Amino acid sequence: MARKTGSHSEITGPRIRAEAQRLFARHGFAAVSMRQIAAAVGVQAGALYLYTPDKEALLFDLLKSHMEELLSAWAEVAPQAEPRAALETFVRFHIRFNLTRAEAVFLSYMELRNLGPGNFAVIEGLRRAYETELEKILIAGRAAGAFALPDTKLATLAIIAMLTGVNTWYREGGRLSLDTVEAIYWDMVRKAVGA
Amino acid sequence: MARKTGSHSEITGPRIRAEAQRLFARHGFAAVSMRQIAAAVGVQAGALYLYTPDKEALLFDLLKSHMEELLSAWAEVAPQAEPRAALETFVRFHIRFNLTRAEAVFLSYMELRNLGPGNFAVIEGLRRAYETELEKILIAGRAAGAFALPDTKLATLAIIAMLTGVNTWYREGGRLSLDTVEAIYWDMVRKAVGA
DNA sequence: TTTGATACTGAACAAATGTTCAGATAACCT
DNA sequence: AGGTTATCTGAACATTTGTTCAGTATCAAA
Repeated sequence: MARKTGSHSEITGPRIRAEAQRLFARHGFAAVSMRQIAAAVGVQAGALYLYTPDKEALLFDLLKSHMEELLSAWAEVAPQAEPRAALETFVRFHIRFNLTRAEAVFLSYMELRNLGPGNFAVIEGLRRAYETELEKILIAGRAAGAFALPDTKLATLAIIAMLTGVNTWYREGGRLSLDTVEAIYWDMVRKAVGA
Repeated sequence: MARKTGSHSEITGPRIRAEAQRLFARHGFAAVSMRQIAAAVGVQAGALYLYTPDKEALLFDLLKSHMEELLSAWAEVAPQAEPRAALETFVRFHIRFNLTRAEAVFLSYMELRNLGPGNFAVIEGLRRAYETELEKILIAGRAAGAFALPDTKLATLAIIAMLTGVNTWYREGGRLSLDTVEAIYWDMVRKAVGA
């Protein structure tokens, strides 16, 4: 046996990434073997190396793609000029975007330590770029007198941590609708920044 | 060779837990081998099994001890009756306690998935007990008219996520003192709950 | 000084790990 | 129809994994 009927790299490539993301998120990077990923895709382990040079590169690809999609998705929501409206947009965007990609978010927070120094620095840089997007809003809002904040850097990190926390408990079809959750968090963030 | 001179179970036991915690936090549970832990302690791998039935039990022990210490440390700070003072106490306690045990906190959030269902339920129960401590404060405060909150459960989770986030960036000797950090976070939490 | 328990070594086990590669098959192109 | 290339198999590799255990050296008590 060798090549399967209907096999295509345009199909197998994405499927490998999808199954890897699912398994890494579920069991952790180190706990998942290349053979498990291959089995989930329906292929032998050796075939994975047609699509990735090694296991770490597979993880790095997932993290990098996710961070880039996050940044470009944010760039597309057309940031408002008015600080208060911009902050509300950010809060709702962050919750909504992260909930639709729970696995990738989980990986981005948990598996950074499995990256080599070079790869780590790349992801760290992308994350910082995203944080800067929020901090720009807070700085502008403080300058305009819309927000009262002792420290914009800490407020940035505090808000992001708070919003990302939604991922740990939110389940579709739960007690609260997504829109209600967004509204409640926006209410808390708004008050926290003194707006 | 066999037994080392001056070896005692009262020393080796705690050292195994300490080195395991350090290594698990640094590289992840699955990525650390029993031989690495043994080498860090200065002992052969087989000796570990005098102190733990298996690898998972070692992790479970660390997580359970940490959660129990967290709960008993909180019980000792003599919770205030006045909601606003109680909340400030909680905020400062959580930041301070977690920062002194960064490795254990890290483990408690990242390695839960390496536990079997039974062990998982135990840790989850302890965590929920801790969350309930905060929610009790928020409920009492809302009843007393001190806090304005749309949802105490969400506020609980949001506040804890925000406070725990300090662990990801705080480094001793950094830009801000611990007391300043506590004050800034208390300021944000206080405003967020409408007090 | 003998006895018994405690704390550890060192070797062994089967199973699983990431990765490589020669060969085989199917799809595509001419 | 035939040749080429892309895609995948299946076996192999050296290493490492968690765990067990018979043996050994040290300590405490008698």
